[in-house]
Amino acid sequence: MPVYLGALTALSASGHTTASSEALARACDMSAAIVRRDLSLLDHTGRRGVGYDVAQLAGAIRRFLGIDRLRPVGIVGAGRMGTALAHYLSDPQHGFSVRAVFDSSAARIGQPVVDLAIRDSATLPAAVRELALELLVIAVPAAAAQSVVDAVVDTDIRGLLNFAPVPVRAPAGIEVRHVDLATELQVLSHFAPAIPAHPSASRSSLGPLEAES
Amino acid sequence: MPVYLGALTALSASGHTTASSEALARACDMSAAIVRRDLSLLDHTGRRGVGYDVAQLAGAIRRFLGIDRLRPVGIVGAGRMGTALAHYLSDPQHGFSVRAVFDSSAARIGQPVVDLAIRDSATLPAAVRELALELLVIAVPAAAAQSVVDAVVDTDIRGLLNFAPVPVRAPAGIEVRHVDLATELQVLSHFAPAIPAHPSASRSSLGPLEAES
DNA sequence: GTATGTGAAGTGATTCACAGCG
DNA sequence: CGCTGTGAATCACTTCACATAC
Repeated sequence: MPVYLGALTALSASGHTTASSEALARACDMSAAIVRRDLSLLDHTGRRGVGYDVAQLAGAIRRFLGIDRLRPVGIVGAGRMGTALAHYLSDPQHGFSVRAVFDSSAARIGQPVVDLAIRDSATLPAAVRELALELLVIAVPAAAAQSVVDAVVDTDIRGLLNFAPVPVRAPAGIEVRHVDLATELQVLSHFAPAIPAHPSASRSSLGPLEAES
Repeated sequence: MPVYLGALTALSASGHTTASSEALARACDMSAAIVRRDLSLLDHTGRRGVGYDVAQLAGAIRRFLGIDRLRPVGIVGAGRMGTALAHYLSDPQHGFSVRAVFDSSAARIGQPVVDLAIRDSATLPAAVRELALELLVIAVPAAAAQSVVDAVVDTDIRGLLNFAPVPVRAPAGIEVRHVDLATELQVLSHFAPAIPAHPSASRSSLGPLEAES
């Protein structure tokens, strides 16, 4: 859905007011069939013989994603990654409002990020309640990740996006999603094997994949 | 596979020399059956009645991922995200060697990142050849992403990890993987819906998911 | 005529359960 | 006896194809 939303935003910017499943499929490179099936999960907006109304469909997707409201999020960890994420997610186009950034290092507390002063991580649960934060982005070192989760289990936090390279555990009722940037590059590495210098022993995995006809 | 590799590294650090599929499953929270099926893709190392040899299995996974060799990668874009990625991926534990960082802004060219001087993006194809870069991380603004791809199509680059929030197109033979951080948070947002203030109309999507028994 | 929405078929991934090996 | 490795069943997702609505 987020991919469709991005494509719709681009289409809207270039003046299109309507889009067919095939046009969307081309923009997102996917098949038209799957686009239609995906969009059928929404309270539909498609018109047969015409296509989808761009603005209306974008609205439906935003509702589906729960970002028709600019959801309040917090960033935990104001290192390079946390800071980069804070800036990136502050663009309201993505559907979020970065309301607080936390760090445990005295040198960073009070420093500005975007237009926020970095808060002490010790105040995390209080700030989550005070600012009604619903989602938290975890961008702390691996060793600290689980303790961040533990600190907010008794708040109304709904979801955690974990960038720390360890799986964290949270009770039911708090959704967790893990993103590991090294993992992404490792998976790419597998599918993009080096050209063997000495083509002697055959590799354990597949060779270069087939062309897209 | 990367998840297993991470778990194995942790197990190794805590003195374990052997691990069962069930132990790995717990560490990665997955089912033991799928762990075994996944690992069966490797030139096996499992011993019935005992489990897997931690060091041997880690080696097999690294080979599978093509990182038994510390693959040379380049980072294109030395903004906040590019810089954060350069630092993160410079940890040799992940299996990569960051050999160059590029940017097109005159203010940044020559500045140090990790222990590299930022290079001019105009020199990208030459540097890819000179340094034998195999993978590129794209961390540039959306508008510049496709031109980065176009600049390296005639080199021996094997894969591109694209962090720019636009789909980029590359010819067959160059693997592309897309990571969109806003998308990840949006997907989390969908699965972690806000608690409705006025529980009047039923939501279009599923409610809070079932507990993990 | 055109493009959606959706049963039905096909394909791939997960789970089960157990034979086989150490 | 324990744990792997894997056929067989199950489940989910994708693709096809067309009736349906505009």
